[in-house]
Amino acid sequence: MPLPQKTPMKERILETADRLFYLRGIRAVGVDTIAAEIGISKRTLYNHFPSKDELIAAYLARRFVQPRPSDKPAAEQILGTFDSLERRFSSRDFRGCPFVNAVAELGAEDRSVKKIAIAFKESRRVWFRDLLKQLGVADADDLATQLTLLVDGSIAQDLVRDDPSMARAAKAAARVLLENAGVEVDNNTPSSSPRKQGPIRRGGAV
Amino acid sequence: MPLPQKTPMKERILETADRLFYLRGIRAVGVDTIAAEIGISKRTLYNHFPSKDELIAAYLARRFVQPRPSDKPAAEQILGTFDSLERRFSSRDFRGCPFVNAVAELGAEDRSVKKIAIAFKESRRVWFRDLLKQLGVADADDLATQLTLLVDGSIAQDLVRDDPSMARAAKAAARVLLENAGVEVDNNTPSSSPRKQGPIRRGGAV
DNA sequence: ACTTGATTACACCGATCTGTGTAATTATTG
DNA sequence: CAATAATTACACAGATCGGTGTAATCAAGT
Repeated sequence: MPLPQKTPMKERILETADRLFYLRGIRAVGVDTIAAEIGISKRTLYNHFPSKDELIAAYLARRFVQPRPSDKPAAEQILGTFDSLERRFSSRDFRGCPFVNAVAELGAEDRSVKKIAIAFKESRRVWFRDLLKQLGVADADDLATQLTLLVDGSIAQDLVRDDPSMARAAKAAARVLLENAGVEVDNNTPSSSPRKQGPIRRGGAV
Repeated sequence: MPLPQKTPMKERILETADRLFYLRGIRAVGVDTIAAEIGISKRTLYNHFPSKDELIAAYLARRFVQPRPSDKPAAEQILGTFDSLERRFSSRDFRGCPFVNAVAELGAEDRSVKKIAIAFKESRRVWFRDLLKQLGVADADDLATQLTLLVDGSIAQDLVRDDPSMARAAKAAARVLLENAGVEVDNNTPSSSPRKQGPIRRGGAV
């Protein structure tokens, strides 16, 4: 007797594929496994997705979520990114960036995967850049790129080390970069407050 | 007619497995493919490696190379890391960090893969840390971690974007972090003459 | 020449993979 | 109730996977 599931079948398939693809790897999870996990027949799955490739594409598209706009100060939003990261690192279900992982797994052959991964990374970079522009940073483009390096670097490091403190290290570095660009950073944000020596550096961006 | 190969069979297998595993992914490459690529029988391969898992382990162990000691100034060595990165990014054969990729691909299940990946990342961090200590940096540990974030971040970004300039962005950030820690950085390092886009930092630097 | 070890070809195993065909069964809806 | 759509079970195809068994062949050393 099929339980009365409110969520439509396609969504159930997607969220299950998402979880398994992300946690175990795309190549490591077969369609049979996904169908069995939901308790449906493989035929039903193929009635909703014509191929595994399309399911993979839908999985990645589903992961492409935009950060919701916030009314908090821009600098706080930027640094808050690393607090969010640390929270996600601390979850047992965190296994790195799904886009980077997908490219690492099948990027050499699959062009569409790389395409969406690039789009995702760029959207993150633009998000940083716009906040930096809001702060009057001159080289917002360059600094935004550098911040994404810290984000992806901490993700990669946490992936192999299982060490959520990598997010704090990234945050500390981000703070230095921001201050160097002339951004006034609120120091009492709850994180590592290593008394960095004064804002050295010749005056800068602003 | 077997060509007179000087390099012993085991090494030939290893270097072929290395190339294919790295470029196409570990799961994507079967032992048949490796044997066929060398032109040997699958039986010979299994005479040298009892299982694919052992071949994978040997592949990763082979990738675990220590940076050769240098007599150059420490700061130059540190920043030179990013120049090396940029050179490697520019190679068509670069496909990210083999350890991070391996963990992303099979780390969820395979404990030994994660172990060697952690050891590798830590060795890199220690290498940075010792150079920083040499420079008299107080928080050498923290700063070393931050530098590894920039390294891994630029690797991940280049993996998805195919943009070697990510190494220059990382280098620029590293320079700021070093200067913030009180390290005097030689500004006219002969490394990246501005080939593509603008100079590293605005005006001042070069 | 004889022995020893490495390599070969080749068949084969069981498991797993993506994907399909089909006919029966269930749900939904008019 | 009747018509339509969704889902089911299930068998199966064709490929590939990691791995083995075997007997013949090849190379080198003594």
